[in-house]
Amino acid sequence: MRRRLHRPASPITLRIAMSADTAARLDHQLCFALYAASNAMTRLYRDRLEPLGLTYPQYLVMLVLWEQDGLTVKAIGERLYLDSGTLTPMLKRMEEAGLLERRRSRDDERQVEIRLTARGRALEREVAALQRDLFCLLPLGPEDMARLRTELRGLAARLRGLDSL
Amino acid sequence: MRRRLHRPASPITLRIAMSADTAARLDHQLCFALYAASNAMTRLYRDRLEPLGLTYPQYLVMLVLWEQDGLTVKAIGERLYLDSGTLTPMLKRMEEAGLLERRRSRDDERQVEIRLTARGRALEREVAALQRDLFCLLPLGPEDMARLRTELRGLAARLRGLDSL
DNA sequence: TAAAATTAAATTGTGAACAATATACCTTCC
DNA sequence: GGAAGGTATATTGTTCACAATTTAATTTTA
Repeated sequence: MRRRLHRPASPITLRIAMSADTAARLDHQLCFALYAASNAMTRLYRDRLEPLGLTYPQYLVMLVLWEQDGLTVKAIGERLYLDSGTLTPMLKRMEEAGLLERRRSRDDERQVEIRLTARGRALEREVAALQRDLFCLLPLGPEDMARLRTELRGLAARLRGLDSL
Repeated sequence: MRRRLHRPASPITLRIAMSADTAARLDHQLCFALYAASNAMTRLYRDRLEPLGLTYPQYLVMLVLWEQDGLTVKAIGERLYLDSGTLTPMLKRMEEAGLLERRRSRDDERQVEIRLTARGRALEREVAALQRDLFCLLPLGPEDMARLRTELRGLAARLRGLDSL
């Protein structure tokens, strides 16, 4: 019996032993690193977006619309990977705030087209200043940032692929 | 006038030009890559945790408590970077579900100590199986995963540092 | 030691995020 | 052209995430 304890473990045994010992630990989880970093990033933006009257997810919607105005709810959702249950109330709040307008498409009345107001368009300049500030504050060089961004986008794409399995 | 257009830009001019042209674009934002990846990861866990009666944030709380039982709400919050406004209702739901118990500390009655029930402790085995499944599914080798995790933890720590600025 | 300051949870209110469902509209195909 | 099937958005209900405030308990300090 004692000899078994000293026998070198096979790769498979080793893998299982590692899992049992360490898999559950919070700090070994990629998912938690991702979760905590995302929360921290959102918090950083929150304070800086608040004077502009934007929440962080609303800021993402504005980024989409500044790139291309007049998109449907569905198109915005495809860009941000969010569904109508998230976007509909959010877009209504943004309409209330005078940032955009929602209008049923004439061609297809199922669709709702989102168009920026002058005020929504004007906000782009203020946000650009904020982005420059944050870019300088961020503790990453442009290359590291680009690499990490690419890595995360790849990961997210593959995670989305797994979702259907 | 025309000559200026052809003059090679200084590094600073270049940086500013890049910001104006591209900074606003969604796909250039590290924050969005992080946000989208975190959402995708949470979605992946959601479906697999649902049969165990856990949400993703509840799963994180369980990871903390499996490491060390009997922590206060504050201690759990420090581990997960969440505040009492998030944790209090969540822990109440978990108590309802029979996963843990909440009890005022005898030493300091401001504090509430969280202790796993037998059921809560038993869940660790089922979660370990789930973790092994996901580990195999994840489109990353162990080294890449460790590197990305370390990078994200460093980023999060530095973002938290900036928060006070 | 009594008042002031600090701390830990809880509470309240807002805004995501999403599942499940409903509703209205469009397209197809017989 | 009309039923069947699919699509786009909206709605409802649950669960985070957090700011701001409240309550109760502890610690500090005057």
